[in-house]
Amino acid sequence: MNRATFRPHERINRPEDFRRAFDRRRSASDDALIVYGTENGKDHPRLGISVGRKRIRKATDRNRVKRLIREAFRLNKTELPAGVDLVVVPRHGSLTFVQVSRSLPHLARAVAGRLARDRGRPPRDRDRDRPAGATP
RNA sequence: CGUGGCGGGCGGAUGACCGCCUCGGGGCCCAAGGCCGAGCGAUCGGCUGUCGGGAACGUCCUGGGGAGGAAAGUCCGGACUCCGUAGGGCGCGAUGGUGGGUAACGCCCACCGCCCGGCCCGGCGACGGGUCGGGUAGGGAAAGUGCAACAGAAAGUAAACCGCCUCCCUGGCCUCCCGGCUGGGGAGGUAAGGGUGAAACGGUGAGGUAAGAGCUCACCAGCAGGCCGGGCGACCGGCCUGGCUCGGCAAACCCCAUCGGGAGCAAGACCAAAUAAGGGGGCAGCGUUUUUGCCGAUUCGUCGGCCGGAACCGCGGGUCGGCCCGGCCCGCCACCGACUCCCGGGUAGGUCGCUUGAGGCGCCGGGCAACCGGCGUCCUAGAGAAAUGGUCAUCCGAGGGCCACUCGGCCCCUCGACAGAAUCCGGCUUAUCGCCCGCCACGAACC
RNA sequence: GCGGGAGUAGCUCAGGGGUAGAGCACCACGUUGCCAACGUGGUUGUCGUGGGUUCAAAUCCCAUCUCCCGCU
Repeated sequence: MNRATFRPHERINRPEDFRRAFDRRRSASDDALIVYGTENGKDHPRLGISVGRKRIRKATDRNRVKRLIREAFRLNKTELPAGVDLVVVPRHGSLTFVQVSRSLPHLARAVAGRLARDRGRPPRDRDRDRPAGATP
């Protein structure tokens, strides 16, 4: 029975894991959120939240946004794809719970779909995508 | 009752379901220890594990606790930690009435002085006295150096632009004469009047004079010195004398007094992991004295050389962070290296520090107060990509709408400020919807 | 969390008590058949914000806001 909880092992808290998700360069977004994703080799999804001080100025608002995203992750866990690390970046500070809980599963599935398509083909190496000397 | 100002307090409540962090208890599930093995190592694997009573992760059940008055800005002061020994001088920075409070402060309390405003009283006037409210970074300007644009004659031991007055020279007009009126030039007197300015070297009233002036007199204000009285003190009150006036700015330099070693929990301690080379810069005695040993010479007294040690002097580097002296440590013939400085490179995990403290609340006592003392009682966040939340309902408060339009009602909408602990305290400053309490002022109604 | 620095014209910066400038940019005129370049003249400012000291503040003092940099 998969209850609606949020345990420490479901949380991304190491800088290298965040870096891996950003460097994979697979994301989906809408008006509220940007979601980066990458495979994590586990049987459950993990959540990381990255909120910059530039985008959301006040510490209170940053904390509130993180709580909303965590809550949306927890309550919609059954809707989310397994084995994926999700790094969520909010676009602005005036989000509502309804907005986030509608948006997060949708975007997460979109990212998981892209990752699955990549697995069909050989894994895209960034160095091969942009060979040295071909920088725009 | 309303409005405004000042000061203080509170910082929505209750419930349901689902969650988060932390501390404790229990289950799934016997750890430590011992032996063997692997590994550089933290550690890991296997076997054993009496008595005794049970470690961590994960998971389930259960109980307790879980943001602020500013947690904020980081503007001050401490605690604590490390570097260190801080001894002296210079420099730099901060503070600045007095007394008290405090661990300390640039904070707080009380008082003093000064300034501003209102009202009342006295005087012809200059001005003085009383009272209420508000403000105040408020040591020293007769230690010294400076500054004051423009305007103005002059901006500080000086000064004559327009004026006013006297004398001399000279022109014109009137007149019989005496003389009068008016103009020009020169020498001097004069700070009363005009005008400039933020500010112009006391003010009022009188005398005096060619005109004037503290030139003289009375009073008023102010300054300096002395004496007496009161107060712990800042200072206050009174009397006498003096020259008669001696200005402003130290949030200008400065002087005086007091205080200040530097860095900060990303302090710091331990464990694990990783590593690195390379490049550039810097640098000083074959000193003197003494001594153990060895070698050589010897007239057996000693002399010379080599290795090493010690003391003193000198030099270089470090400690020390702005400088110098002093102290301490290291090095000094090697031009290689070492050392040291800079550049470059690697690591980014864990445990501790980590929350009980100048602590909160209540009562009593001291004090005008800030605050202090005694007794009792309570334990009250410790995260780390960082917990304290989400949804719903009811209530509370505010605003709007509708019905009433007299009290009000409907419960139809919207909103509930500023803001999130990060080592911990004491202050300051800034942000803040609304409600409550106290004081003051004004207005209205009633008695 | 801690420690530093800076806000002046549209942009880059001077000025550190006496009423704000330089370069670039912009505008007008001249030059040219036209444009550029060049020449002449001109415009542009709550000196980030609010208080205080002073006769006088961009400048000195205090508070505040914004931005930037460094430290494991």
